[in-house]
Amino acid sequence: MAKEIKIDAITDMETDFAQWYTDVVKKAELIDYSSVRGCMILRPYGYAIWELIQKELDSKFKQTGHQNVYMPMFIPESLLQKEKDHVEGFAPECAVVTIGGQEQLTERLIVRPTSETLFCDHYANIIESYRDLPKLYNQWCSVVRWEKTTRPFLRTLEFLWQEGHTAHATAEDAEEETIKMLNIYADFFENVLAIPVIKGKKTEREKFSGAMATYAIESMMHDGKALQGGTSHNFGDGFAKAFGIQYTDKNNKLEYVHQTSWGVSTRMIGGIIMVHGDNNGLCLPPNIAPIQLIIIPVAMHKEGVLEKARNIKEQLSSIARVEIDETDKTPGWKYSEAEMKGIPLRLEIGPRDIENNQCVLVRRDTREKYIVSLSNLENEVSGLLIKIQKDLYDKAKKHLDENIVTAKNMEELENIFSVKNVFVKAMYCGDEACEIEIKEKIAVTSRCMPFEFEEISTKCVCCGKEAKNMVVWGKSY
RNA sequence: CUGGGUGUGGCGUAGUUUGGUAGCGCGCUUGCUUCGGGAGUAAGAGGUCGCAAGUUCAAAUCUUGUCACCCAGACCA
Repeated sequence: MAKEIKIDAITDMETDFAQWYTDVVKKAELIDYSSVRGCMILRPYGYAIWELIQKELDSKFKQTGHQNVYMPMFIPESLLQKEKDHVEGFAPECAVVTIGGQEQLTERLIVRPTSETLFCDHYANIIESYRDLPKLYNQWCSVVRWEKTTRPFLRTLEFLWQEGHTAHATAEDAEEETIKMLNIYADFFENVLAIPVIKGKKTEREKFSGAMATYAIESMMHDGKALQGGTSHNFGDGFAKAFGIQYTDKNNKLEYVHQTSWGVSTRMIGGIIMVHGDNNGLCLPPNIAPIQLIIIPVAMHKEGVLEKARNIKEQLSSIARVEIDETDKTPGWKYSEAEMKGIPLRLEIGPRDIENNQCVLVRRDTREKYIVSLSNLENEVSGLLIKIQKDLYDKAKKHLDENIVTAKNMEELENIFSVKNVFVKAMYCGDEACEIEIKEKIAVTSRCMPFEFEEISTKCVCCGKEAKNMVVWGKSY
């Protein structure tokens, strides 16, 4: 069993979770701070994770018939103002361009905080007939929101994301699309990121500006706080009416389209860190790890060691993403480095191993060591990668399950959150006043109304009136 | 935006109360010895003390302003 060593550069998560997070983000070389307030530099290792996320999701989008497009990054102010709720929701956090070249612009340009209005404007131009529907578009881009305070990945002024925007003939089609995309996100979180999620609908108060209904997946971080992973909105025909997106149906009748939008962002990477990471640093699920196995040659100046390491890389390259650390650091240094970067498997190979036709495999998540014959390496490696992926999910699921409790009244709710951050299931009458009261008194918000309904009681946790919705409450990032 | 904290070589810091011209650890460079959990040794390089004004013979230190980052709130993917 591996000896415990202390990596002094990373603050213990029990001591200061926020500081731990910042340390991991920096020490794992995911990002660097930039000279612009609230903006981060995604370094190669951090960007590689994003590229894998893109690759996985993009293929899912393509499989379900979506096409990628690219919209401009500027939105004329008048366009943003067409949908009332939407502009009210986003106006306070917009960056605005007022000068182009040396000239004052006649109309101000908003740097996109999201692109609904641009898609709508375009859809109004290209949709005429039921034959033009559905339109299933997606774009990968960055958006800008002038946030008050920022944290790497979780909240930055500019962030990378994908936004799907679709237009459908009927309300049913739009609702089906909304749920379909939510499920794609949920599967991605659980199977690729190894993050268990709660799927549900947002309350009126928490839904997207301009949406008829917002659905979301919520996940629990190691400190018990919630992170909204992905959202999927059903716009109904609200935007269509504001932008005049109409088509002629089979009966020669003019109808409004029904729209959806859905997105996930680099915030997910923050989720990966806070769900799987530990006091030794990042811990990546194999399915999203840019390097799945790192080979560390021991005594690599000795005859044959480096050659053997390179042979092994070749041998394993078809079943895993493999790198060798050939730097002239000492092995102990390399072990720690590999752990901070969360590389799922480490392979140690030295003169003694070569004599015995073996090597040492070490799991990042449990730090268990295995002595493995080189003749059976492929099987061992692929088996372990699968097992690590599964174990990380199971561990996160256990943490989630153990930290969901129920409350029947305000006193219970208050007592629970006075001890620690968890998810609390409680009934909700639907009146926004109750949601506001809970937020003011306990500083928690409604995360979602889960699809998996449980009748905790028949009365609202806040006002005690008749209640039929169950809400998951929690403190959110 | 509100409240608290911090800015000194790449990183972490001492020095600030009581002004006197910047010290330490890590890292970096080169050589030699090392290499199975953050190696040893020798020699070296690297700092307009966040930025800008001001006070002073003299400012990292005092004054004012400003910027950035961190933490806790309010807002959000």
